[in-house]
Amino acid sequence: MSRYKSEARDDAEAVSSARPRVRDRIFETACELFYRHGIRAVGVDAIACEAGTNKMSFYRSFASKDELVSEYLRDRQREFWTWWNDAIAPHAGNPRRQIEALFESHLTNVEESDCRGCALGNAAVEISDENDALSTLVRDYKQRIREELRKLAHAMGARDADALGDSLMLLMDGSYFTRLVFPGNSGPVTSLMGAVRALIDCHLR
Amino acid sequence: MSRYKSEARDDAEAVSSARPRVRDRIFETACELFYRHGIRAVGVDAIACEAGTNKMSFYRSFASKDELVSEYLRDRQREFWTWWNDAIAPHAGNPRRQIEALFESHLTNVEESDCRGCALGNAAVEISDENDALSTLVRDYKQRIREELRKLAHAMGARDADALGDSLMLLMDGSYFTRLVFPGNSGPVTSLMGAVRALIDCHLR
DNA sequence: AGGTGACGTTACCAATCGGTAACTTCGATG
DNA sequence: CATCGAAGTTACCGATTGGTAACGTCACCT
Repeated sequence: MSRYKSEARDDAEAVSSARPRVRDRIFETACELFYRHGIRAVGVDAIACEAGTNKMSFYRSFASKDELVSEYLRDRQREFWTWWNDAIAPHAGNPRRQIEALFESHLTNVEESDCRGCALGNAAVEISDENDALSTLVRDYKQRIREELRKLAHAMGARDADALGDSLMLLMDGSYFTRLVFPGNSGPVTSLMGAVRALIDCHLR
Repeated sequence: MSRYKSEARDDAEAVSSARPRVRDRIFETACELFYRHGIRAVGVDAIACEAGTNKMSFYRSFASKDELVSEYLRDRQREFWTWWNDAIAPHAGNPRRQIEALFESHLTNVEESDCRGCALGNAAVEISDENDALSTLVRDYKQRIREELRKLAHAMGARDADALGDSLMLLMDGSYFTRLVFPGNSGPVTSLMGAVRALIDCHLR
């Protein structure tokens, strides 16, 4: 009756919500486990247990595992675009610097020890194409990344901007994918920035 | 007692083996199902059933599911290197053409309708890092691809050949990864050859 | 004081997981 | 014809899957 009571005191920002804490704990641990071990590899029982509760409390907060997964993917998506905006904001008006800053930040992300690649992309490997809800979620996500990269390339004044944007996306997803196998900053990702700058130069000259 | 008796007559190459056909049927369908739906998503019961037999016959041919998976990955690996050698063989002595031919062929592979990306790479998403046997299998595979690409870049006389090889690998794995989400030839992979040639040119000048 | 809702607990469900035992059927080979 | 091995069949195992019912407990709020 005291273990997590003390750390629950610091919710001074709760104005009208007064939300339960179990749901958040479950969601947080679920995100970690999904990302680290894969979606199919983690059962709801393991999630609830790891969150310090049980399966029944899980189903009081989430209608089904699929809904949890959907929320997990939407959260990662949201996180991604916050990161994206934070990365390009300091260089507004300078598209080339924005692209470079984007990939520099992406590189440090990928090099981190607990990185397991792209959560949404990894999910695309595990979920079946018949699962419309989740597969369109991932597709829309990747589609928007593609569009934004093309936009940046266009704003930069690149000739064949669409091709440059697509090439950059190949590099980004490639570094995600290789990261699953090559630990840390070993791996082909070491040449990422060189490739990015080389391609940009090619499309500017 | 006649359905697959007729098609089993054409084993004129069987000299001393006289091998059973059930094992091969199981293995073939397992490869298809693993590749199409993922490894974890396919149970041994589904494999046996889809192969027109039952679970007991499965375990008479394979010691465990993990061993089947291991054999599946080794088979895809073998298939890959056969494809690789076939692609570069016509241009022996011309490393640049070899690289281009490699990626041209890779592009047509990826554009095929039933392509679901890289079997070994996808497996890396599903299998846990604790599974030493399978994860080292995938790691060695990707590592060797990296080395071979670097070798080709070096033979081509590229300055910073290692970086070029790594960049090419990012493009290759990137096209695999994006393929999971973008159907057919509609995705960023359309710019693959342009990026490949641009990077090569950069490293030759 | 008395609700009320969040949460823990136990037990259960049908289905499926990977894996096994035992028996039958059948075809090829001697 | 006898045999032997490959394969089909049925039933089973313990564990785990996603998911639910029912009940107890505790804290907070009026």
